[in-house]
Amino acid sequence: MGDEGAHPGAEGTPGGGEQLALIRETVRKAKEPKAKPRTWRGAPLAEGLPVARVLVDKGLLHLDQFFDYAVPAAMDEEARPGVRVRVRFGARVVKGRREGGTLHDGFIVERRAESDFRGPLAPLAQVLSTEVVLTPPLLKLCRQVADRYAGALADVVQLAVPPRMARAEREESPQAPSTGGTGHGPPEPGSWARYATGPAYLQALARGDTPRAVWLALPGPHWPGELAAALAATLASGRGALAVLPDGRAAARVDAALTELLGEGRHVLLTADLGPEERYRRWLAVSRGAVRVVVGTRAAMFAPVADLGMVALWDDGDSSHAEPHAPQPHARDVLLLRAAEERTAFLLGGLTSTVEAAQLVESGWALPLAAHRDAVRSAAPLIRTVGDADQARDEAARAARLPSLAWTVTRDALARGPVLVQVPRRGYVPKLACGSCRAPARCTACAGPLELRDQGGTPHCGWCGRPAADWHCPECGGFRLRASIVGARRTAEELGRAFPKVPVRTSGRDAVLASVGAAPALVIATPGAEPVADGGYAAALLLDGWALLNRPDLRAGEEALRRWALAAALVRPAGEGGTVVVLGEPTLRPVQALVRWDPAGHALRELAERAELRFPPVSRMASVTGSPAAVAELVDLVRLPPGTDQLGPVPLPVPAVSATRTRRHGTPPPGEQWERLLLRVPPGSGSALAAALKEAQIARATKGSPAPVHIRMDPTDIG
DNA sequence: AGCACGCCGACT
DNA sequence: GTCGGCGTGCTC
Repeated sequence: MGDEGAHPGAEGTPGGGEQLALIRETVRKAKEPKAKPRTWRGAPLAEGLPVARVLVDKGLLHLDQFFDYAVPAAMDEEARPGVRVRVRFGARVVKGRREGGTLHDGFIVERRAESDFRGPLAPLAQVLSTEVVLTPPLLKLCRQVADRYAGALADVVQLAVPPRMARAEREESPQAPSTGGTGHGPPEPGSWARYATGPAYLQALARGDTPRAVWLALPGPHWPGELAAALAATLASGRGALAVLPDGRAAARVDAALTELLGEGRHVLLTADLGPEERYRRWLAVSRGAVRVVVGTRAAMFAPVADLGMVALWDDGDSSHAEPHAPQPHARDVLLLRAAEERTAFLLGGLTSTVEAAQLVESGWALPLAAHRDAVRSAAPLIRTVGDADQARDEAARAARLPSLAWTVTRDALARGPVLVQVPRRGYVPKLACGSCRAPARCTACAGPLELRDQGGTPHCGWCGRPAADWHCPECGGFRLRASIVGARRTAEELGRAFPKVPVRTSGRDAVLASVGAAPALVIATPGAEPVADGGYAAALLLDGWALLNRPDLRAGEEALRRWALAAALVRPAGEGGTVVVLGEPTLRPVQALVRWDPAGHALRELAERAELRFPPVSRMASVTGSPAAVAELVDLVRLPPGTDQLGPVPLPVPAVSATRTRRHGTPPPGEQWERLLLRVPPGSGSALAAALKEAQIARATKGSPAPVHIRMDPTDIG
C-alpha cells in the first residue's frame, strides 16, 4: 500500500473523483447499520471506525490541530491510536481530484466513527510501524506542556518521542525481574537518616504515598545513593519512578548507585551519548512497560513510565535542564506537570536551592527535606573568604595575583591530597574593567564589553569588534584597564609555576575529567566540569567570585552560590581538614550563605526580593522579540489578561556582524534592529498569558504576516 | 510553510 | 488578446 502515495498517477483511476466524493458521505454513514461497504477508489475502508485523527508532524503554529484521514480496510488492524503514520498533506482538490500534497509523518491520536470535517477525507498513506509510541497519557502531557509554553503540540511531541529505529523496534524488550525473590524490600534509610524527615520520606514512598519534597542535600558523595534509594523505595511500592539529572556524569553516578541497590535490568539509563538506536531500545523498554525505573538527562523528562509513582529532579538550577528546542520547556516544569497530572510523589534535590524550589516550599506545595544543623557542620568544609580589602593589603597578591591565603591553603593542602581550583570559563582574560573604580569597560560605540584577546594587545569590543586603543573610564576618568576575569589557562600557568613539583590537571569544556585520584595534584576546572576526587579534595580555591556576581542577571547570586557549593561539596569535611577559599566580598549575600552553608536561607531571601520587585517566578513573564513592527502588531492583536504589565519594548543588542557562530533561536539576523517586550502578569495568570499569546500568534500567522515574532514563557536571560 | 487561484500591466 | 505580478487563503 505504500506505493499508492508514491505514485500520483494512480489518481487517474477512472471514476476516482466520484468515489472520492463518496468518502465524506460514507464516513458520515458509518454508524448506520445497513450502510453499503465503504470504499475509497474501489478499495474498502475500515468497517468499525473508518476515521483516524492524526497529529501531523510539522509544528506550524497555526496548524496546531488534528487532521482526519480515512482508514483503508487493509490498515484497520494496524492503524491504532499512538502509532506512527505517513499522510499526504497540503493537497488541493481540482475538479474533484486530489492533486499535489507532500508526505508527512504523523501520529494517530484517535480512531473515530466520523469526522466533523466537511469535505472528502484523504486516506492514510501508510502505517509506518505498529508500535504504539504516543500513548494517551503521553499525548496529554505534551498538550499540557505546549499550552504552558504557548507552543505547538507537534514541537513538544518531537521532544517527547524519539525518532524510530526499526531494528530496535523489531526486538523484544527484556522484562525487568519482578519485585520480590531476591528480597528487594523497601531500602534501608542509610545516609537518609542524616535528614530530619529523610527516613519518613522514604517510608512514605515505599508504602505508596505521594510525598512532595524540596531536598537540600548535604555536601559529600552520598547524594547519588540517596536519590537511588528514593527511586528504589518507589519501586518497592509497586510503582515506577523517574529521575532527571543535568548531565551524563551525574546520571551515571545515580545509575551506578541504583545498580548496586536493585541489580541489573530493573532500571534504564537514558542519556544522549548512548546513540539513537540504543536510546530508542531503552525508551521502548520503558514505553512497553518492561522497565519502570528511569534515570536520565533532560529528554528523559518525558519518559512514558508505566504507573509512575515518583518524579525526581537533581540540581534544577543547572541551565541544561532548560530544553533549547521550541518551546523550550524546563525539566522542572514538565516534572511538576507530571506530578500533578499523574498524581506522583515529587523530589527536587540539590546542594543549593533555586527561587522556584523555595517557592514550592513557601507555598506549602512541597515540604523541606533538610539535614540536621549538626549534620551540615560535620559534612561541610571550612569556608574562608578573601575580599578586596584583604587583597589590597596583600603585597603578594599584587605581584602574583594569587592572594597569600589562597597560596598557603594550597601549599598545606597539597601535602594531604588534591586541590581543586575553580576558574571562570573561557580563555585568557576575556573581560576588562576600569583599573581604579572597577566599572566594566565598555565600547564607546555600542556599549559592548571590552575584551583582550592576546597578551599586551589592544582591547577590542566583544560585540562589534572595534578596537579601543585610547580608552578612558566614563565614571572616574581612569585610563588603566584590569582583567575582571582571569582565564583558566593563565591561572593554570601561574599555579603550575608556584608548585612545580605537583602535577597540574585541567577539566573544562572540551575535555571533562570524571574523577581524579587521591594523590596530591592541582586540578583546574571550570564551573560544572569539576572532577570528583577519590576521598575528597583537601582544599578548593574558588577564583571566579566577582566575575560570576557582576553579571547583569537576575540569577547571578543564586548561580554563584550554586557553582561554589558544587565545588565545595567535593572537598573533605572541615573535621578532616577540608578548606575552601573563595575570592569574594564577605559582605555579599551569596558569600555569606556559602560561609554559613545556608542555601535555604539564601533562596528565601532571593524569593522575598523577587516578590517585592514583582519578578518571576512570583509573577509570570513572557518575552516577545522581533522587529519593532512585528512586536507592535502582536501587541495590537493580543488580548492580555487583566493586570498585565508591559515592560518595554527595548532595543535588543545588535549581534556582532563578525559572529560566525550559529545564530540562536530568537535573535535578530545580522544588521537588523530588534526589540524585546516583556509582559508580566500577577501570580495565577501565567496560563492565561500563554493562551493569549498563542492566540495572537495564530491570528498573526493566519493574516500571513511574514516578520517573525518569538514568544518565550519564563525567559531566563532578561538581566 | 508551500502552493495554487485570482484579478490588473507590457508584450506578440 | 495572453503571460505573469505576488495578494489571499487553504491544507483532513
